[in-house]
Order: sequence, then structure tokens, then C-alpha cells
Amino acid sequence: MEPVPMLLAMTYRAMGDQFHDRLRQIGLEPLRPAHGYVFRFLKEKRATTVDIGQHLGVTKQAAAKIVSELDEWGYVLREPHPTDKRAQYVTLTTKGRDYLKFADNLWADLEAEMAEAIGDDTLATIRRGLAAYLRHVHGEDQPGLRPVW
Amino acid sequence: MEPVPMLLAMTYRAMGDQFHDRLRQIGLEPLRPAHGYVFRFLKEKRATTVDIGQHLGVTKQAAAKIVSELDEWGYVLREPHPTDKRAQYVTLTTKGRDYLKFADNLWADLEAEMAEAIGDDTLATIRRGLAAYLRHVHGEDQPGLRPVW
DNA sequence: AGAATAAGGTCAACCAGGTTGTCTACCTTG
DNA sequence: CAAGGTAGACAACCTGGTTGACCTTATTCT
Repeated sequence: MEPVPMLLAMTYRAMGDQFHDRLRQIGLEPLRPAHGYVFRFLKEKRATTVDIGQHLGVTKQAAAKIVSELDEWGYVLREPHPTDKRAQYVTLTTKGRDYLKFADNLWADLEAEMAEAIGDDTLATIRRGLAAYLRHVHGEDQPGLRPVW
Repeated sequence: MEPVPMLLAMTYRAMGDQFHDRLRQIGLEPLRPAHGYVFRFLKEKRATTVDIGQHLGVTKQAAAKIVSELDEWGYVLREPHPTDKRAQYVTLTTKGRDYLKFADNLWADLEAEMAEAIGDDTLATIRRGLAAYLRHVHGEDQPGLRPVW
């Protein structure tokens, strides 16, 4: 009997691989998951590199590396912080926002296919079940994403 | 709304972290997930380093590194292959088998707690749902575990 | 049988994605 | 206004993988 974590990991991989494949089929360069998480984070709030590192659960240095990649590729730019001369806000460029929108659609597609394969209700139960478990383990405070990837 | 893969990843982490913590509490040295997967694999079949690499989804060199660690720590030993003078069988020592048994119990505990937190039926649905999805994606041929870790 | 090719294992160089540690410039608080 | 904390850059290092070359033994193909 497969242990549950194995199922989780394999499903995660399977979805991620599909995502990656389709992105490439379309010719969009497939960034790493961490990049996607940064996009999603930046859509919500203006954030500094340190904020990003915290959200990702990595050191600020690691976050800085990711940010400067994204900058180099034109998905993001750093602008001076209005009041704090040390800090910089990292913000999504149009290219970044477009990528995110596209990726979100793709995720939705994949999820829809999953729903079709295993049933809407089953998928809904999985969602609720996992979310409930996470609440049970961590209480209300999310621990950041932390490198699974 | 959280994307599903995120839920999968976070749950995987959460369970893995708990496993790790408890193992350490008890004083058992916490090996990495890959080691555990090797144990589970070796319990079933006699295997060479190459087999292990294939099962794990990594190169034989990476597998060799893992195996020699396990050997060094006494969980495993290499014995000459009866008919093929190039090859060596990797087999579990008693220490390795004990570790595996212990770990399996621990996993069972964690899973039981999960069941308690979210309901037996929900957990069962998750199991079945994920397994069904994996079949749907890969057909019958398992692709090996591949580093999620 | 003998030659070409494939496969197991090891060694070595390298790479990616993190880490820690240190430094400077700036901010905040007593 | 001095003391301590924080954003960010730079550098050294670690881990867990990779690729490539090689030797030895097996297998396959004339």
C-alpha cells in the first residue's frame, strides 16, 4: 500500500510536469515553481526582496538571486522604496502579469482535467481534506511554502 | 483559492516534517526520504545500484552515492552478484530492516492522526482520488519517484 | 570463435540552488 | 545622538544532483 506522502509527491510531480510540458509546447519559457509563487505573491502586495524570501521560506540571499533573475528576464523590476532608502519594491511588469495570467489559466485547465478524470466531488473532497489537515497541523499561521521543489 | 499542487506540496512537507521530528525525538537518525524509498524498494526485490537509480529516477552515479552512504552507516551491504561479475546486489542489513519497520509504524501513526483530523472517509477518498489521477496520467507504467525532495 | 556493442560500477569535474557570514548604508528607538 | 536593528550586496561554501570518461565483464552478431 502506497504511503500517502508518496501519492502526494507523485501527484505534485505529475501536475507540475504537465504544466511544464504545455508551457513549453506553447513556446513560453518555463520558469521554476518558485518564480510562479513570486508572481502570485507580487500580484497581491508590494513587497521587498526580504518579504519574498520570507514568503518563500528561504533566506533573503536566495530570494535576491531569484529576483535578479526575474529582473533580467523582464518579468519584474525593482523601484526605489518611497520612504526607506535602503529598500526596493519589487513589482511585476506587464510581461510578468501576462505570464501569471497565462499560467493561472493553464493551472485551471489542468485542474479541470483532473476533475474530469476523478470526479468533481472527489477533487473537492481532496481540496477540503488537505486544507483541513494543514489547518490541523499548523493552526492559522502558514509556514511559508518552503522548498519542496 | 489555493492551487491544488500547492496543497499537495504543503501537505507533503507537513507530513514529512512531522515524520522527521518524531524520528529525532526518539533519537533515531533521520535519513533523507530517498533512503527510505531505497529501503522500501530493497524489501521487495534484490537490486543493483543501477536498479535503484532507475527506481528513484536518478542517475546511477547519484544512486551509487546514496548506496555507499547507506553502506557506511550499516543499513545496507553489497554482495557479489552470483552470475554477473560486474554487478553487486545491494541488500538490507538487519539494522536496515529494523529501521524500515520502525519508519513504517511511524508513517502509519501519522496517517492515523490524519484520518482522525479529517475523517477516515475523506482520507480514503484522497487516496483513491490521487491514485486514480496518477493512473489517468501515466497509464500503468510508474515513472519512478523522481526528486521532489 | 571473435569483434563489436551494451551494461555495471567508479572516478572526477561541474552545476544549481540553496546556506552562512560579513559588510555598508540607512533606519529606529532610548 | 548613540546603539542597535534591517535591506541589500558580495563571497565562500555545501549538498545533491548532473555529464563524461573509463575499465571490466556480458551479450549479440556475423
